[in-house]
Amino acid sequence: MEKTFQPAEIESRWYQEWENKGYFAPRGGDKAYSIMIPPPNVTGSLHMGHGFQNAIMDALIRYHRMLGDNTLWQVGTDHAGIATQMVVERQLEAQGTSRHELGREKFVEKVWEWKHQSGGTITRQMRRLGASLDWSRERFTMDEGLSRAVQEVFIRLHREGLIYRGKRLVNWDPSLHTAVSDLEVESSEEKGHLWHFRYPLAGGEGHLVVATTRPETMLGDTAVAVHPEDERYAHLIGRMVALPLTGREIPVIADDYVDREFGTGCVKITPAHDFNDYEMGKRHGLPMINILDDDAAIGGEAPAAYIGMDRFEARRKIVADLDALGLLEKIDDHTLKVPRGDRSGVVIEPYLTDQWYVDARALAGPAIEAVENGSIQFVPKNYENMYFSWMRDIQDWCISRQLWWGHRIPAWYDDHGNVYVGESEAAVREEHQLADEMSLRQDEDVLDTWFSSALWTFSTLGWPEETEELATFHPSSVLVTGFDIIFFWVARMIMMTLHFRKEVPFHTVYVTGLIRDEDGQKMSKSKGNVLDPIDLIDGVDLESLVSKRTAGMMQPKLAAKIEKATRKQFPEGIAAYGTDALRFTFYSLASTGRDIKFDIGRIEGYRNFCNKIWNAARYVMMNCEGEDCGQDESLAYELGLADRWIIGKLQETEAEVSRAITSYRFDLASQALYEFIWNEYCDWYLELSKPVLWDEQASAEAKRGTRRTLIRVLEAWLRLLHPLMPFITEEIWQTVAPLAGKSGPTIMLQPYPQSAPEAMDSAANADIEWLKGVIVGIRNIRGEMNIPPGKQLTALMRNGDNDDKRRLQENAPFLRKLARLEEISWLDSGEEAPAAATALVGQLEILVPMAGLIDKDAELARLSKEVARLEKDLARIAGKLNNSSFVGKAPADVVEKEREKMLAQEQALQQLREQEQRIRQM
RNA sequence: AGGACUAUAGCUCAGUUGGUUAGAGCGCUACCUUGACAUGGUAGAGGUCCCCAGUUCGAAUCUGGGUAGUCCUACCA
Repeated sequence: MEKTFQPAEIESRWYQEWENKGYFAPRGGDKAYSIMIPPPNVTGSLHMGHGFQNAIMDALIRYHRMLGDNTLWQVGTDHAGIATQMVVERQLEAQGTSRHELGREKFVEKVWEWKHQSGGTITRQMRRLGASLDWSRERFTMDEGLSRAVQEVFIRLHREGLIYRGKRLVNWDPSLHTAVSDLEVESSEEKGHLWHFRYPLAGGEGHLVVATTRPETMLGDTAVAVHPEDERYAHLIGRMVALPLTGREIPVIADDYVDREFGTGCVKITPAHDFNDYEMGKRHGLPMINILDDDAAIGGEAPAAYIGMDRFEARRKIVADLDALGLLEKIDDHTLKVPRGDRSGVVIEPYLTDQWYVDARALAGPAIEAVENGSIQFVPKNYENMYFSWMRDIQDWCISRQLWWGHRIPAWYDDHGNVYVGESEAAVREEHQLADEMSLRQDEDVLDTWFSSALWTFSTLGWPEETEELATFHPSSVLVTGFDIIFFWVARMIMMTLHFRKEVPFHTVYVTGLIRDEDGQKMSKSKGNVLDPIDLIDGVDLESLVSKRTAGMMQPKLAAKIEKATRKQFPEGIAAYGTDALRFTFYSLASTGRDIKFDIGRIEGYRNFCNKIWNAARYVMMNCEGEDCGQDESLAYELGLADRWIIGKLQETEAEVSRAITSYRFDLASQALYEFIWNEYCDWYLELSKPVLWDEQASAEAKRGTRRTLIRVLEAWLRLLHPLMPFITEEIWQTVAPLAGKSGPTIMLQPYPQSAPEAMDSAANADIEWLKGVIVGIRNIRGEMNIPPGKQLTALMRNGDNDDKRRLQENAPFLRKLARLEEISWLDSGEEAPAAATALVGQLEILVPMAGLIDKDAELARLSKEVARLEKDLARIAGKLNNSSFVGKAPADVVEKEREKMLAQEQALQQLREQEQRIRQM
């Protein structure tokens, strides 16, 4: 074995082996366990969030596979309509062409080409993480089977009246030329203005003043609204106003939506370009005047003078024109929420168009109930509130998109505007008995990407066929995802699955936090703070990192800033930490219910942990290879104290790790493993094995027992650790397992260690704690007195009880070795003690004679520090016990515990004070 | 505006039903190449558990009120 752990070669070798041998496919077990991966964008690449979530899913999957469950981790990718189409359009633009020049068919071909070219990136990266996905079942949301499921769902929902077409105000993205759903709009505060305009009363006696943040929409005003109880304007209700620049007259109406305190208390109403105004327009039967075209330039029924003008140019022009007419009263600064497309970043326009909708309200009822009655549980639970509040106020879901990349809507129109929904034109003709000469054209639009994602848990298993997989693996066990797509995806999956399967899509939703950078900032390309999980695995030099982070930056200033920050944070680039270290870092940070600041320091620590594991195995192999490791049950072996202790600790750790994984506390699982492996197995057990293995006097039975324990405990914790660190555990297990009497082609399919409570050994624990106490006591004296670590010491024991005597008797060789003592002896009660430094373990006093070694003042300082600590503690306990209400009201066992503690502390204090006296008198 | 979450060591975070000497990792200090590992070992320093009030014999933990931060939803033209 190499002296240090070298992950790179090991990882690629093992992953290939696992995949080639088909270990990822479901097998065995009557109990099914399944996870459907949240399908990443097929042309995307892996980010830290994927890395984190996949690490968690893989741990769950490997854990259940080792438990012997019939385990499926379903893999697949998403066509990601808008995102993918945008990428390809940008490429076309760079080539000096456009999708419109190509035409629909050629364009879609191009996108498929791009999919074939770049579609392997993310799946390759997922392999690098060690994800044990069943690649033989890989699906794509636009492959044949899933497309069939999409069509089936659309047609059935339409038949049931749950999908309908309607002309409504939608969120229109003027750069992408498509409608988007409410969820795809992000509002943020931006600085703007509040313009106050005078609208003259028809008839000419005076005016009223309206305030607006969007002057250009006044071209489409069809009313001015005031509050019904607003005395200032009561006399105007029902009168007409001459709308400037348009030659139209519009009424003054009363509606209690109007806030009297805001602006002037008069609101211009533009039903075709504002959601609130749209509702008010419907209430009052106002006309809807569209004044925009698809680019959000002025169009429609706007006055000819403005037609064709860009919306922001029109705004300036209209303000100027009104000003020229003397109708501009004032302009105030005003911050407002501006809605922008989450993909395009441009300002979204409310726009009247024909779109397809899902009646979400009807589907929401059962979906709410499923969470209310616990059929689906969120972890952590507080996300259920977020889910409920959205679901109880759900709006109909606009599912049509004016794109070319996606599932085309299975609807056909005749020349009279009739709509026919069916699986194909032929099917539609047949069903509706339409004559062949009657021309039909298919709806141009495609479905929202999330429509197909909503079917993911069952469409991947072969639905609408009633396949065996569907019967076995659906509902899936758990969904692992981020809170940011609870509405986009989780809620819609629950609705669709309940409707079509009459069962939940998953029993548990484990909501992970977001991975942020070390300052708590969201990682984003434009901030230049993105970490690529693959770079953490393989390492990256500074120049590559800088050029990666600044590539494609439109603003040179920003690029320079990013470069500077990157050079400062990673002056040496990023070291190669390996997959296991990265994964373990994710687990250690994965406490539930909070976002994760990714601290690069952590991964280094866990890389070191890998190295520790590697070297522990090296030590074990050096001492066990070619030796009798006690696997021949006919030969007697003897388990010493340390052996019994570490076996018991292993049981405790096994129980803890299982408990943690079952409750999705990967931070606790990783911590339990780290602590056991490093602080107990390596720091203490391996050290305690040396005196036995290296002692020529030790019996063959004792050595056999020690080797047996060394190798068997190691083999067990490798399995215990495997779901979190798959590669290093597999590599080491291959060499270790045979010595532990285990065999098999892979650790992946070995049984997961089960805790055996009967092997826990509290007597051994107590003895080891005593032993540690004595050793640490002596080391403390050595450390604080500046006695060289190599210097052999003499220790005298005094005032011990029978347990102390037995323990010392049994463990003298360990004490000698681990505390570096050349001599240990008991001091009789009458015997005069030499000048010495002291440590206490219970009542037992350990004296390290000071002759020539110890600085008297240093020892006094050390003692008085200890005395002060005890005095403070004692005062606290005494205070409690002198308080009659504590003694009276606290439970008896708590009081008793305090009494015992006080007794022990008093005795220790007395011993230390006496020692202090003795030293002083020297 | 409504709601959720967070506040514990220099940094990143644990802390289960109220009773612990409040813990871990990283960082820091001192010493040490001892036959698995310097990606290591040993010892150590470091905390007003955000603030105030309350409940209680007892509060990091429970209740109320503040402060600060993060986020979600809905928005006033």
